[in-house]
This record gives sequence, C-alpha cells and structure tokens, in this order.
Amino acid sequence: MRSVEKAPSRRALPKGVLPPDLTEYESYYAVIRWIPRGRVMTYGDVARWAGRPNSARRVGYALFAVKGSSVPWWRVLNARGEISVRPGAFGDCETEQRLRLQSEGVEFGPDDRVDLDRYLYRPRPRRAG
DNA sequence: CGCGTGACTTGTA
DNA sequence: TTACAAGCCACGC
Repeated sequence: MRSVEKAPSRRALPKGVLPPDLTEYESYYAVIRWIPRGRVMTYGDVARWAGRPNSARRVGYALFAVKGSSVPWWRVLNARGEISVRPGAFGDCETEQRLRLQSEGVEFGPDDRVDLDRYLYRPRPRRAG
C-alpha cells in the first residue's frame, strides 16, 4: 500500500477560483465536485481549474486517495475522452467508472471513448473580465 | 539532493 | 489515425 492519503503540500491558489485554505488534493476534489451528473472533465481541466495547469497527473493520484468518498471521481477522463485506468488495475475500478458513467447517461463509443464535445463540462465561461 | 515513477497533456512525425 | 518524446510536479528511495 502506497501512502497516497497524505498530500498536504499547500500552495497559493488563484483568488476568485477557489478558497485558499484547501490542500492540493482538496482543491482537485472541489473542482471535481462541480461536475454535474452526466458530464465529465479531463485531468488537465481539473488541474487548471485548481490553479495547477501542469499537475494533471496529480489529479488522478488524488482521485485514488479519495475513491470511496463523496467525490465523483468517475467523472474525470483523460484528454482523449477515455478512462485512464487500465483494466485490472486498482481493483478493476475501470469497470466501476464506466458503469457509473453509463448509469448517468454518458455513452461510450466503439473505441471505448466518450465524445468530449458532447459531455465535457465547462465550469463557466472563461472569465471575460 | 539526485533518480525513477505515475488514474496526464501537448507537440511532432 | 497512431506512436514517440518532452514537459510537468510531487512522492519514495
């Protein structure tokens, strides 16, 4: 068991996006909680909205740590619209993720991919000042 | 402090 | 369209 539960590194978050009291992982969770039912976001988007544009990998890591909690981790896909978890890894949660998405009405294409143009969630229009 | 690794992304061929 | 390389950041050794 790798101790991924602890991830307390705090850094300055951009104002107006998220409260400054959140830890790195919690900031990801906060963004992921924005995703409504039947929608998805990419790791990169979550990272960007959390104020860490280059920490997409950490998002997945954070998700593993929170799996089982109230964070809709299954609504996070990679930039290609597919589940990043390899079948069999992490207790075969790849299957669980897919089932959860499908139960929300998210359809997978023949390539096991989701049409991001259709299901990608944009939290809000890019701040027009 | 350096090196390898990872539920990633983007650019190039 | 797929395949490969580079960039990225935090963690463990």
